[in-house]
Amino acid sequence: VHDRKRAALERFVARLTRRSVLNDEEVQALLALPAEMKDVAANRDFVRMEERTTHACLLEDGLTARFGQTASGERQIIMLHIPGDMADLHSVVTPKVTTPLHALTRSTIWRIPHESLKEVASRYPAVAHAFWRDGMVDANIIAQSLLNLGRRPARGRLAHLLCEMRERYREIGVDVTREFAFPATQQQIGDALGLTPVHINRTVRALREAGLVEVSGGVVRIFDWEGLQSAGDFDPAYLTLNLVDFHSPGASRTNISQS
Amino acid sequence: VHDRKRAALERFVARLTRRSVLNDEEVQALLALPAEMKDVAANRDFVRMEERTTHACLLEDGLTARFGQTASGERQIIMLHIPGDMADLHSVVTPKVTTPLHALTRSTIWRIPHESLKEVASRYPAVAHAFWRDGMVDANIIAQSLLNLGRRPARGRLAHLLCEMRERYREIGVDVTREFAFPATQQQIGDALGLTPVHINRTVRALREAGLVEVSGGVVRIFDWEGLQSAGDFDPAYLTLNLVDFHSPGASRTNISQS
DNA sequence: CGCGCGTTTGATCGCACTCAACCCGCGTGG
DNA sequence: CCACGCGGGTTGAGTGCGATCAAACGCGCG
Repeated sequence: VHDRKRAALERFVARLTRRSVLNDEEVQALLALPAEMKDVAANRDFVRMEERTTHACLLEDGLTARFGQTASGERQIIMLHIPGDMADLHSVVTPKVTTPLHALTRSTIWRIPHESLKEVASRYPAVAHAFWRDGMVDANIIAQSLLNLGRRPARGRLAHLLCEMRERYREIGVDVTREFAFPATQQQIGDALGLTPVHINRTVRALREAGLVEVSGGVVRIFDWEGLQSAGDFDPAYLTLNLVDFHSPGASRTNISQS
Repeated sequence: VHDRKRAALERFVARLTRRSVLNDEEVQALLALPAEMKDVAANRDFVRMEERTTHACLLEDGLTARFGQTASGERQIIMLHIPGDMADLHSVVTPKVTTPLHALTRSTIWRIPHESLKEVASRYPAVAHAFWRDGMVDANIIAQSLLNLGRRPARGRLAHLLCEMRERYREIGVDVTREFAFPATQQQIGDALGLTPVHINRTVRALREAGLVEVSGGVVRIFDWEGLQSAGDFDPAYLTLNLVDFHSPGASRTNISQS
């Protein structure tokens, strides 16, 4: 049980260190964070509106989504979360929930107290910057989704989403060369793309008949990666991030110890 | 000239302290930030793609937008920035530009070096948290836009945008009781809502004929605030933020001095 | 076996796009 | 002083993408 917690936190650290340089001491502090496991059934909200959160949710396994909804109850998926994502790290600084979290499949999450995260961030400026950076990367993904919904027709939207998910799964170590698991229903894909499930179905079919990709049974099988990217007008630049070191001279911890 | 810089920075500080508690020392450090003024003509990009930014842009006056564009050159406005907004504070932690910045009207901005911002954030954890929180508030606005584009028809989208801009202008001290200046063309509004300018025109007309609001000559005149909010399914919850104090016990600066 | 969920397909509808023309106010230059 | 260009707004006619409504299918499961 303790090993599982450790493994989950290591995944979180791996995600951070893929983007920001953290030294040993900082990594150890993160791995020492308290966390409690929670299993969530499929189709369940696990962070609800109007709540004031005290914990952030680290996804170990499954597929979850942040979503918004209109007064008439229609849902829009804001962002999909895959294993290793801290679904609502942002809640540390904005605890009032404006966009609930929902499990698309059975998922297991680890709840980490805001207090502990704030403490680590306060002690280590590089960690604070890494958290901030993580949030802005997510914001970038949302921004691209906005472009996707605002300016692309259904085929392009779907192709773009599939490209993005492939790259995100690849980043966390999943083998995506031929195919990858993406257990979202056509209904849910529609909720992410602002389209109806019936139209998703027709669009999936169109992409298959174009020889680009097959989406079936929760598995995405890519026939023509180049073609899919151009169909979705996909430029991975917003996902491929290089390492940034926030331990810069003149703004390092040593300076703080002096103050 | 020095007064103007001071005034611009005070606006930035005001924006931060509206959401996060900062003590005198932290405020003084922020007001001491270096900044250089830059005037930007209308319809000009002032932060371009592929650049690696070294400065963040504080908007003193005018109307600017962060936007994305497809391969075919169509633009989607991701977010509008009004005076007092730090348009790309996020670039401190994600310096690679993925979404350029564009001036919709003649605007004056102040460029603040990333290095200086990082230094202040590293010295004062509460400032780091305030920056992070500021970024997540923006991300929340983008998330709501995604819901807006994905799940609302043209009238609702426009109404929602007008409500949001009214509230945002109100927050920075503009009198919006009867009307407020919003110098965006119908073309640009279309770019923000994922609609064509002709359809914006018809939708503006529809809202006017419904007795809700008039948009003309860069001025938004509201006839029926309640009606406009319900037409746009507008819930200001995502904008109305209470103060958060990051100087919490157990995660305060004193702890750091001890370490 | 029957039920429920997700997928598939058909028929029709309608919102928003496209194409096109025209108006207006403004600035510029002959 | 007027001619002209230009950017933005307005309106009309026709089109098409995606929504809606409806029915059937396949499959896992109790």
